[in-house]
Amino acid sequence: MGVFMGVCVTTLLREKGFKVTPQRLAIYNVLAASKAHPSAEMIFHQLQPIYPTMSLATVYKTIEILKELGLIQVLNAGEDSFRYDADTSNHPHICCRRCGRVDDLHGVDSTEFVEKVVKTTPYRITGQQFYFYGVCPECAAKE
Amino acid sequence: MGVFMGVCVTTLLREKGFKVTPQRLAIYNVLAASKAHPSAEMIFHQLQPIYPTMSLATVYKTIEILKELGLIQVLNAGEDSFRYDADTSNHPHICCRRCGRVDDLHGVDSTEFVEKVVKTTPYRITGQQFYFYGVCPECAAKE
DNA sequence: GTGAGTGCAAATGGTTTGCATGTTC
DNA sequence: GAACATGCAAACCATTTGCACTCAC
Repeated sequence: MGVFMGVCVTTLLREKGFKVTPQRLAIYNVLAASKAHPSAEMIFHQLQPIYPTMSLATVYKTIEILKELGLIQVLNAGEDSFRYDADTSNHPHICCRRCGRVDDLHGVDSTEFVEKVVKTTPYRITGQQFYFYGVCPECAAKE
Repeated sequence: MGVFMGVCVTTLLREKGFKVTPQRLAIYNVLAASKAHPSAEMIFHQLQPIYPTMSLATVYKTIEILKELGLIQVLNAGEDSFRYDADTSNHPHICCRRCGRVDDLHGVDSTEFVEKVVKTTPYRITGQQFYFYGVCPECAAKE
């Protein structure tokens, strides 16, 4: 899987005229391997030990490219910073009000709800983002 | 309606120990009268002609209080700034990718969808926010 | 009159940009 | 070797904070 994805990113970057650099692959790999929807800062800190010279600016610039290539989606659950998800399938997210973690919400079908909206609104709809808020099991256990 | 709402805000502010100032009432009135989900900056500019001395800081501080009183809800459709809505009912929003306007989406029932999520997730859910993205009729007409 | 609110200006923090140096192809 | 990428530092911009002056009560 790692190898396959590596090839994909490499190919996609080259196709669009971007160069393939270790930093870009590393940043994508962090996102692809994580279920925590890391922010730029989180990616930066995770790569710090392996790429001590990497800068936050490079993380942001790379994220911009990955977004452009359609390899990641951007989340904003109402925090001060954006989070990123290499799973570009359209799934809802759930955010813990206590600890701030963001989890995926798979296996819940929203097509019926989306259909109703598409029929109702005068907008031409191109996408959607659903955020749920609450308390995660870990935080609930502490209370 | 304006008077009624004015009384409500006044009462609520006093009850919670906040003072009633012209600025606070003006800021709430802008939000209550608008369907555009204005940002702090937009509120500020709208009040500029009437309250030339008002500062952005006051807008932000007042928003904080209105939030605390449950009089407004905060939106974040993925832009760089937050937007605010005096309609605190739980309704989805739709955001135009072209012009950035944010509209309400009333009359679409989401309870079934929410129920499914509540049953599926280990989180204790306390709220949700649904954002749709697309092109508004005005922008579509221009294309 | 007192304590809270306003408004200015400065600080903060996430993100972006400019540019000299380093790397990919 | 040319063009593009990196990484530093400075810039940016939304939001927050500190504080002297003002106002609601």
